[in-house]
Amino acid sequence: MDNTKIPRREREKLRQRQEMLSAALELFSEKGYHNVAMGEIAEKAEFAIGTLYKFFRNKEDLYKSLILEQAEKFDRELTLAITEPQDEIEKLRNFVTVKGEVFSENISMIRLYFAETRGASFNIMADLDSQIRKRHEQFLKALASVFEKGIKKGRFQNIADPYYLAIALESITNAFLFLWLEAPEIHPYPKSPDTILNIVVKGLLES
Amino acid sequence: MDNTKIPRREREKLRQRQEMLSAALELFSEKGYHNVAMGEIAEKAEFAIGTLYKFFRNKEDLYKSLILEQAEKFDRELTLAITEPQDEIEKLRNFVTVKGEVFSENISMIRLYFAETRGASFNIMADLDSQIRKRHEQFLKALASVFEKGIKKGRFQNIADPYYLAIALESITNAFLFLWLEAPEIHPYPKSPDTILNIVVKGLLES
Amino acid sequence: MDNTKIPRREREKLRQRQEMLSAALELFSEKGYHNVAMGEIAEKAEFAIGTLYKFFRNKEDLYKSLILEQAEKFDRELTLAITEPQDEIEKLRNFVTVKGEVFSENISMIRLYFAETRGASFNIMADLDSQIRKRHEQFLKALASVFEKGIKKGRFQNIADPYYLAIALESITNAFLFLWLEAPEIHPYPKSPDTILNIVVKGLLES
Amino acid sequence: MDNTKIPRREREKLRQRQEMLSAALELFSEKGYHNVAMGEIAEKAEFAIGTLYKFFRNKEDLYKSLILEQAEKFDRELTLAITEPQDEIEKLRNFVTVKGEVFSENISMIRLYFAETRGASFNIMADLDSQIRKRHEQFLKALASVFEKGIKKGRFQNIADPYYLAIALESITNAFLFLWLEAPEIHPYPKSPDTILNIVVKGLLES
DNA sequence: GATGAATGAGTTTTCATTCAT
DNA sequence: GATGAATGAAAACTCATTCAT
Repeated sequence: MDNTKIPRREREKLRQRQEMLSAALELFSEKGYHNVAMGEIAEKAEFAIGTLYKFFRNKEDLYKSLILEQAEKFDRELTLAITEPQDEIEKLRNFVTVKGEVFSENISMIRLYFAETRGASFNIMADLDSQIRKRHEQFLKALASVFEKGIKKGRFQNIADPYYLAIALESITNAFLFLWLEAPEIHPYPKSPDTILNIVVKGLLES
Repeated sequence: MDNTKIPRREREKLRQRQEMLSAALELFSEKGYHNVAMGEIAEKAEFAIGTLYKFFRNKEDLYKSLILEQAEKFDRELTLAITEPQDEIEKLRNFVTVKGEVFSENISMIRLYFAETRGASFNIMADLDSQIRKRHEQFLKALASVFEKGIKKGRFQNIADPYYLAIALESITNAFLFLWLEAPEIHPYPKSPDTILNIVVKGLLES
Repeated sequence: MDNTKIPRREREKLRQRQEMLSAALELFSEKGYHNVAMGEIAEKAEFAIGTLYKFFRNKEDLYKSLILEQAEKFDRELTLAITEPQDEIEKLRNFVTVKGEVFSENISMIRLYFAETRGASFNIMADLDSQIRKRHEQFLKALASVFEKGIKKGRFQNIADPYYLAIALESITNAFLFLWLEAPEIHPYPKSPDTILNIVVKGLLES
Repeated sequence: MDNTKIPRREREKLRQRQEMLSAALELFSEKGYHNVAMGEIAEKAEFAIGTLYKFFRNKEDLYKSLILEQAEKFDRELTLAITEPQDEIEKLRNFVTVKGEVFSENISMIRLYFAETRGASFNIMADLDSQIRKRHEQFLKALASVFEKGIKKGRFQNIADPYYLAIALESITNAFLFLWLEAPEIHPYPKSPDTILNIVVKGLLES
């Protein structure tokens, strides 16, 4: 029937696109944007170079698509992680746990993601930077409001601006994840989220 | 005499080298490694391009020298900061303060430094990465031993592995410094080091 | 019946071909051969690119067909213009008038036509050039014979080789038409053909 | 000595530039702008392709330089031709003669020149077009004023607007030169300028 | 018979590096 | 010892043409 034939084409297109992005991810995360040639990506994805350009206007467009789609996915998952549980402390625990999972499932993407969010990219593609930051900013505010509510409810002490607490938790989890990334055996990502939370939140809880 | 003439030459050479590195730093930190041409650096430093190659084997060598020398300088200053004061808490306070000073005095270098230490460089120059990390590792161990001694002396609670506490403090100071870098008016780097220390160390102190 | 069905198909084909050529003409005359992509032509003509290739072997073939068919049409009209009137002077007058009409009705074609007849095409397609020239040569000879007869009849003075007179008249009408093409208000194509004829033929008539 | 060494470099540069332009002219006039690759020009001029780009910002710049410099030269020579003689008729004779000389000495350049001045280039490089036209317009006005003075002095009849007479003479000389270009033996460029002048000017002189 | 997705050769341009002066 | 002109490899991107559906 006709109504199945059109989605078929769509699906096929999407699959090809994914294959291209996947090849690009692997290469970019390994060698960096400037050290990957479009021809390499095409070859790895097993398409002709012209086909690549049918899907992405240019190298920058391919790169941005890759980063943006993944960054969006990550922020979505993390936002969900601090949305689902009721209790504030549980939200934080869930954040630490889910972040660990997301991280370990997407290691090569993570490299690119941090390269982008951490100023490393020299703003060569300033608008990409700003798009990602805007999105991530929303997540950080959501995380901040978890601290805020926890403080209001008296679950946390009022130690610092909730936004700064969010930043602190974020940066510490990142730091531990990088540690783990570099030497998984020596520095395993903590099984229990409390190992990390203790460092940031201990002061908020006890006293 | 001859024994004064040679040091003179040496000194002159060193000054030239510094001028080259200085021009390179400005350009790299503004545009990124791949978007700076050797010719640009030569022009900015007011040397011929051939002269640049007398001092550095190639572009990579120039880049590495730049990063390494600065990273070394930073680690030296930070190590000093946690060496001088006697008291462990004072050491941490001094670390936070000095890091803020070093950071704000070397903003363009900082961009490059973090690009390197935060995986952003995609291991393009893997050996550079490892040299910097080795050096920085030493500093982190020194910082960790501050926590360790503090714990032993009973000044801090035994909340977590001292090394992880060092990592935590490092990553949080970095996070706040980046925040400040991006929007100095909205997020000023805390005047008092305790604002930051409270977040990480509160749990260690009080309870 | 079948004998009507086949011509129907033929006619349909011809109509499609015309639509393709028409789209191509518009694009080529606006942007030049090398700056028009086959895909553009297909899109403008509302056919698939593959269909284009059913009608024309390749881009060059399409271009040549376009030029040749139009050039043929023009020469036919001009030949008619110097055939119909009896009197030699009337023939010339009619030539100037009809040429002005043909020109203004086919401005975009004219651009291409002259690009071809005036050496502009750099012999990229040398054989096209020669075909057009051969055809146009015939017209010029016809025009020359008008002068010849006029001279024999004593209507014109024997000022120069009739063929050269034809060339002269041709080039002057072209020059005025280009003038008009570039700035129609400042240099309107003369209402009366005698304005042009006077310049070329005055010497032949009076004296 | 030093004061000779610097001009030496300059001279060398200029010679190289001329060699590049000369190779480019040959190729462009033979194959057309779009069918010549920068690599071809470099090879023909016996330079590396990078050296070409030291002298010309890009392909368009090279092309424009070539056209503009030559067009300027031509107009200069033609302007001189109608400036030197006192008598108006002598001026016209000199124009026809010099134009024939210039033409035959620069045949391959002529192809490009006319491709540009005769709308054939589709205004791909509209500003080049306008620069050349502006310059050539000046020459045409100078030629027109020769007719104007001749008419005022009563040497020519007042047959048509002097500017149009200039256009007519221009286009006829071009036509004859193209004729000669295509078949030098059959259509030699007239030894005596009067052969051409008779056609255009006869009406102005006699009557 | 029509379609348009896929192809990849070919083009322009940049820039690290060398080496004759 | 310094210079900077010359080099050419390498990269992004386009588009005429083919052919499976």
